[in-house]
Amino acid sequence: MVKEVRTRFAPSPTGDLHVGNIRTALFDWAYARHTGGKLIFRIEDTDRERVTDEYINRAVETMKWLGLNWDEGPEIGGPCGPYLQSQRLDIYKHWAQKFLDDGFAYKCYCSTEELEARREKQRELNQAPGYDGKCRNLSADEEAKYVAEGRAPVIRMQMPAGETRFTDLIRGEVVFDHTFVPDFVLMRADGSPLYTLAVAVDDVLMKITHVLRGEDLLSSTPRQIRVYQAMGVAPEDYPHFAHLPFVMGQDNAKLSKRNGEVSIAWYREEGFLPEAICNYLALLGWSPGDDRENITMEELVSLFNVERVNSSPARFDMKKLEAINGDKIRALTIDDFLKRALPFLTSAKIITGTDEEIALVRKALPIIQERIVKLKEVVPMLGFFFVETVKVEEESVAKMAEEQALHVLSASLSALEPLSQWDHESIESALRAALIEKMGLKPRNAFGPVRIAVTGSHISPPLFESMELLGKERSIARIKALVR
RNA sequence: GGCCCCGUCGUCUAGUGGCCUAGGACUCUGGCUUCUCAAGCCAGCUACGAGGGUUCGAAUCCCUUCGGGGCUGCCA
Repeated sequence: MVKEVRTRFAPSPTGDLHVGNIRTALFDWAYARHTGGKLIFRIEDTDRERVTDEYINRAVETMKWLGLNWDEGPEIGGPCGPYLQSQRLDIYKHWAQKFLDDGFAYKCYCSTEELEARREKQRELNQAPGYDGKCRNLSADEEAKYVAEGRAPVIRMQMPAGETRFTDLIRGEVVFDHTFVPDFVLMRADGSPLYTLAVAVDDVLMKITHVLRGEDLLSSTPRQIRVYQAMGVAPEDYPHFAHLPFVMGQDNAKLSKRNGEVSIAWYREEGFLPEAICNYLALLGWSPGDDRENITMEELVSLFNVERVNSSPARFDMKKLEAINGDKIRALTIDDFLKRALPFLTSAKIITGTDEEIALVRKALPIIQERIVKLKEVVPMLGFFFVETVKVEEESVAKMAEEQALHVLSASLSALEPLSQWDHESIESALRAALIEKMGLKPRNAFGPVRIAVTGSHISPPLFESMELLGKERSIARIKALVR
């Protein structure tokens, strides 16, 4: 009987979820779904100074937006709750006390200043800095003396001599000699737990089978394993560890605010599709093994496995994300595209959202679908449909001043005004006849001025389709406006 | 400094001893197409960090070295 896989995503939301968080969440999610297991969403908010309810809510929203659903956690609860560490403080206290009673941990009365001074000395002597074990075996007298001095003790875990050996699913066997794993603090004097205690206790209590997390936590793994041992967990019941490689910024350092955009909220505002973000992030450190790159969430679920995750860090490449996003946009149905584009148009105040506006947008979307890479671009692309008069952009003004441009515009007017049929085929043949056949112009020189007059820019969606959608009256008015 | 992790085109990657004169994707360059811009199509540039082994044969195995990163907290 194989145990059901239980992975967890356990961020400490001290800000908006960022790219690195989400890559981890995505892998946790994909692995749980791939194996038919469960994803547990836990909030590590033991540091309530930095983690706020607002950030927690935003994290929950971001996960939902991305489509990374969880089986236990905020909003839905579950049998191993609560899923906010700030609501589990009694649990951590219980275990810390038990470790004390069982002799795995001890009270440490050293002050921060004393520790710092001794660490400094260790560094000078070129020794490995770390707790020196001073309070390991305090006599009752010594302890009474410290208490009398008003010192409040932290609870510190004792690392026995020896080594910790475990198999990382991505990196293979890893060994840490305890010489380099000093005794560590489990609980502050005020009774608040530290990460190392809380994370290990919760992973055990929540029956986590697979811990997928960033490689920065690799060297803290021996400490967690020590907590499992103290809790009496059998080695075969330890969770499996898989330390994911970092996502790096442009400067070869871990991606951060300084070297790239990190906040997922920013990507959403720019008009990246959640499935594009997930698709791209999945490719950062993982590959399906063949040449496939454009994959759906369903394919990700069926193909994902931890063994295929790379061990080396990957640099975040905005250009590639954009390329994937463009592919995903082009693959959207018009109704889906419309649903996703509308919020950008309304929040940019291009439209207010009337039925007529939406109907026009819907008709215009097909001609811009393959021209945009981010949803946000619908704003500049469609703007000209929704203004009374276009303002000719700076760089196009000079072109329109040329004499030939004026000839083109008046010839266009004469050709267009008599049209009884106003569709792009009629518009195109009328203009071709007048400008190209009669005047002998090259297409780009012929249609350029008309494009600028109608859309305000020398770059626009296809001209004839645009004019059709704009309507005869408004198209002609715009050309006239520039002829005078 | 110590410990740990990592090292294939500019970037993400495929590659687990012969199928590799190293494949794909993004980027970039050139071309085709073309009403602009895109999209699409074609072509091109560019990589096994270095040095030693092992082997008939190494990107793949071993050693050394160099480089990058993480940790070394009463942060997570």
